[in-house]
Amino acid sequence: MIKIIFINTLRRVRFAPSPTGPLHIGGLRTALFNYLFAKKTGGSFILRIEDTDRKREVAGAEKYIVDALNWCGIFPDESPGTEGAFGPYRQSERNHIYSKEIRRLVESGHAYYAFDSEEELASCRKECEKRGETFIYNYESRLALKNSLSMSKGEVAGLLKKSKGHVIRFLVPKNKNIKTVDVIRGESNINSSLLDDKVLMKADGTPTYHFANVVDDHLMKITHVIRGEEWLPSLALHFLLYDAFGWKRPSFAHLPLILNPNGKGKLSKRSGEKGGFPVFPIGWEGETKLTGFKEYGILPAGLVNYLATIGWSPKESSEALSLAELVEMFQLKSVVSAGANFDLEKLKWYNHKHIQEASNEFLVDKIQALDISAQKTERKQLAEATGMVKERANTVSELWGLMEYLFLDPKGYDEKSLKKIKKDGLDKICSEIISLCENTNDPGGFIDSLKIWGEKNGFGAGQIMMTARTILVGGLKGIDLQKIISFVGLEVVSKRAVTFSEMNI
RNA sequence: GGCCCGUUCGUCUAUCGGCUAGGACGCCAGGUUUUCAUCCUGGUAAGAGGGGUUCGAUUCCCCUACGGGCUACCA
Repeated sequence: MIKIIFINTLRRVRFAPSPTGPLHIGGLRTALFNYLFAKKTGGSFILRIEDTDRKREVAGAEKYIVDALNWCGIFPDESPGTEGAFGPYRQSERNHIYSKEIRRLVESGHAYYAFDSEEELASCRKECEKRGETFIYNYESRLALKNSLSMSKGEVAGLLKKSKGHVIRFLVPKNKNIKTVDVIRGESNINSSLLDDKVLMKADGTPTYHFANVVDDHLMKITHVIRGEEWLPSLALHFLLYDAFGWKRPSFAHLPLILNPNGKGKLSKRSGEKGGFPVFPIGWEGETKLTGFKEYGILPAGLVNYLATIGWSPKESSEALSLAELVEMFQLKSVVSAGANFDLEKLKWYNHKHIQEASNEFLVDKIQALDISAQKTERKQLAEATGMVKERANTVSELWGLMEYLFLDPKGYDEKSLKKIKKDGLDKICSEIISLCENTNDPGGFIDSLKIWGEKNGFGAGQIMMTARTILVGGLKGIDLQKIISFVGLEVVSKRAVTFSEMNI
């Protein structure tokens, strides 16, 4: 087989999270769209860890990000674990690159040193606020501030030598129209005078997001930057940065945000806690313990399927789709631009569909991981029972509850069900069940025999069935009665009937 | 406050100027299941408001309202 690869047209995308905590499904959706877009044409999906802010870094977060992606079936082509030709893939290990690149910008006059303390800037902001204005570090204000544009060369040289407290800012040109382009949103025009001379290099010598991001995307040959809408306001700045370097810009696509179920604000950990649903793919064991969708009983395929329909929809299908099918169908251009409210019910529906399609064996693993009682159950039997009840479940966590009566005797009897079967002859039916268990060795014909007996003795089929069901299950619910009897066997049927009759209801 | 983005059934969405506005989730009703659930069938429900442009606007433009995002030496 001859494989022809056109390097120039191959898509390279990246997912670039900060390891500041567990990745929530907003971030996961961004990763997913990047992945779908890349894989559709056999391109590369790169994971880059943006750990430039050491203060906010959380131990275990990077591992969590990788685990969460892998759980969803997303495996990066290049990442800190699987180095490609453009590493390292952790920004904290790329400092030598940023120092080199920032020098170029300073030398070409696109960046300058600034010595203002954070306190000084904070008070500038406060004062502007008092006057109802917004403080912008730009052409208007920078000459009144402490930087290499406002100070003499000697002063600057002196400060650079002794103090380590300087930052490097980007010199935003005055009154320049910047035409930005976004794959999803189209063109937009912004005047550069509205922009801040953003800090590129912090006082501790590490880069800020804006700088590291542009440098890395260029060096890693990223062709499409697909990220959350929260980055839209800085798109113009990023355009300027690419221009300052003289680099070709990648394409940009800003994904709509996932909002809280009521549409108020970005989906957050807090809203999940309030609404009783997770917002993280898998559990998190940090200072606080967080439940993930995995523990909630959601299958990765269900989560992925649901996430794919937030802001995008497959053209013709509304059925359950696998990751591979989503890859086939995905179109970046048809992503919508409006934010979407998180909808637990719809997630559950997708999950329900994926549970139906999953193999019993696969589900058994998941059930046993979640339920202790299920762990004590024999695998083969559990698989068989799973096959009988899986079409009824929305989540994996419900599964055991739906089949518990196939393994364990009822712990009690449902009040409403008891009321329904409390009729004359209840004792008779009960003892007939017990004696039938003794007099037959054909569990498969149990219900038929019972019905025939009922007919002879003046009991309706409904009464008989409901009574037998309550005795076996503990209430009026569950799968086909004959199937239950065949599964548990006559001994168990008899035992449960005896227990029931001893209750004296 | 300033700047940016957005606005179609309760929710996710389709519509590339011709609409009796389609689908999915949810909800409601009926059927199947002598239970419950699944499943099947049907129903409910929408273009934020006001101006333009046009023979014709959900679709294009403007204004207002509302919602969201950003406004850090965080990402």
